[in-house]
Amino acid sequence: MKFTSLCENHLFQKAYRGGKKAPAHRIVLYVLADKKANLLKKRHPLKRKVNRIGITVSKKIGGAVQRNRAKRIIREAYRCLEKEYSVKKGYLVVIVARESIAGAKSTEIYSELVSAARRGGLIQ
RNA sequence: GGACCGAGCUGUGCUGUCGCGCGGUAUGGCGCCGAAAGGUAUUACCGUGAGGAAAGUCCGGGCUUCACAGGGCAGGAUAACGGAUAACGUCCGCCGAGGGUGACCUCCGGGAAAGUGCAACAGAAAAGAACCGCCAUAGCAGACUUGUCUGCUACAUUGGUAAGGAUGAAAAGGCGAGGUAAGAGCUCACCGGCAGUCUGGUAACAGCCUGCAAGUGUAAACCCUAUCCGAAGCAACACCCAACGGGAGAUGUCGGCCCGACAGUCAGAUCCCACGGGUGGCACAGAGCCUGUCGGCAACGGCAGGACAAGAUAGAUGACAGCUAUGGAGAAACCGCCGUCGCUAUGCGCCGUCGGUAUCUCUAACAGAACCCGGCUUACAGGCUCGGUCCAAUG
RNA sequence: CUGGGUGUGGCGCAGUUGGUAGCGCGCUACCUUGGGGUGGUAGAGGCCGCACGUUCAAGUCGUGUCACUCAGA
Repeated sequence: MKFTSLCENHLFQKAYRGGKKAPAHRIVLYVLADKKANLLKKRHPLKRKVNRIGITVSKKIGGAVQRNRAKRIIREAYRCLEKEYSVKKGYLVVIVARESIAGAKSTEIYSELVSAARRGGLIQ
């Protein structure tokens, strides 16, 4: 499964301002309805709605190795989330790593992401 | 055995489940997205996928573009000598200086007899020095050997000196002897400096001999000398699609300046305003790596053979679990060697170092390609190999 | 990728041809006041980001390095 990535800075800004915020110990989740969801559905080869995912890892986390690991763990956790639950589609999802993510396992992040997604309204 | 020195290599592995980038084959499709250029779904299989520093971006190149790029000034870099190299500020060798008992290590290590500047405080004086002093000189007194010696005073004058003077980082070669009115490289020995001949060496330089006496330090102060350097960087740059609108406008074309060359001056170079998207560059192959051999003290070079496919663009190379794998640390247990001590002494016991066996626990360095190479620097848990030095010992 | 800048008392900053490290705020003690503030006097507090070097002498000069920060494409 391929992710549709979020890369424009203004979309991040919109998600921070207008999105639903669901903080946890090691991550913060922002969810916002995607205005271009229908356009993306049209462009998608299988005509599915998708969520656009953005992962933010600041330099506070550490060097390139630590930041890459944080991104991988978060991506893995989100992948498990889509696999286990029926995630609502058509949203901008921004996941921000906090400084305490150093040394965490992906299963721990996964459980935090599940509760955060429940509060953010992505899953029941 | 202990303490070191130098060089090189290495940088956990395996299994299971899930997952990612790129390439290929098959499947699938002739659609879909987009204004266009262009891109391309799904599924399966195969192949492949981070480093010694990928890092810092400190040097040097390749490559690309810039009047097809030319001259001068300015500016920058380097700094004993010889070599290696595409090149270097790198590497090798060697010289000199310094450190270490030694293996060996460290050094921005040209020029101060071309010029300018600076040297606080202290000190007479901090760079073509003369304040005090010493001596000559003048006067007086004394002694006697009757023209010498000693002492005192004056330094008003003139001259000779640089021995001594509380300083300072540094005081005009050092030190000893001779010498002198007093002194002084004035003379001599030793040491140091400079110049020259000769010898050795490609050279820096070293050695011997002869001669000379110039007057401090600082060029990581300006500077001088020699050599080298055009500028920018893959967000370079080339091409394609869209747009071709509005405004400024006489200069623009690579940096600071000048010259030269080219383009342009209203059919208007160029700049600004709004603005992209895509493809190539760019992932096959080299100044590269490994092995052998020859040349060379070595860096390195010649020849022969061999292996080789990361290529993203919010950025893949992973997540989780397990292991009688691997390394390290610790714990207690057993066995063995050696040593000390004690005793009821050809043995036993206690303690210690080292090694081995199996068990348990903990731990796994620094760190992530982004156009590509050669170096440098910095970070780093450990492990392995080779060569060498010093000390102790000789069963 | 390229080019700059800054690290000095707790905080904000000075410090030029190298020669005793300073200013303001803050802090401490004392005086002033019935008490506090204000005011006054005195004082403490610095390996000048780190390392090596040049020099008689380094905050200053050179090289390396670490951290922070700005600008441009």
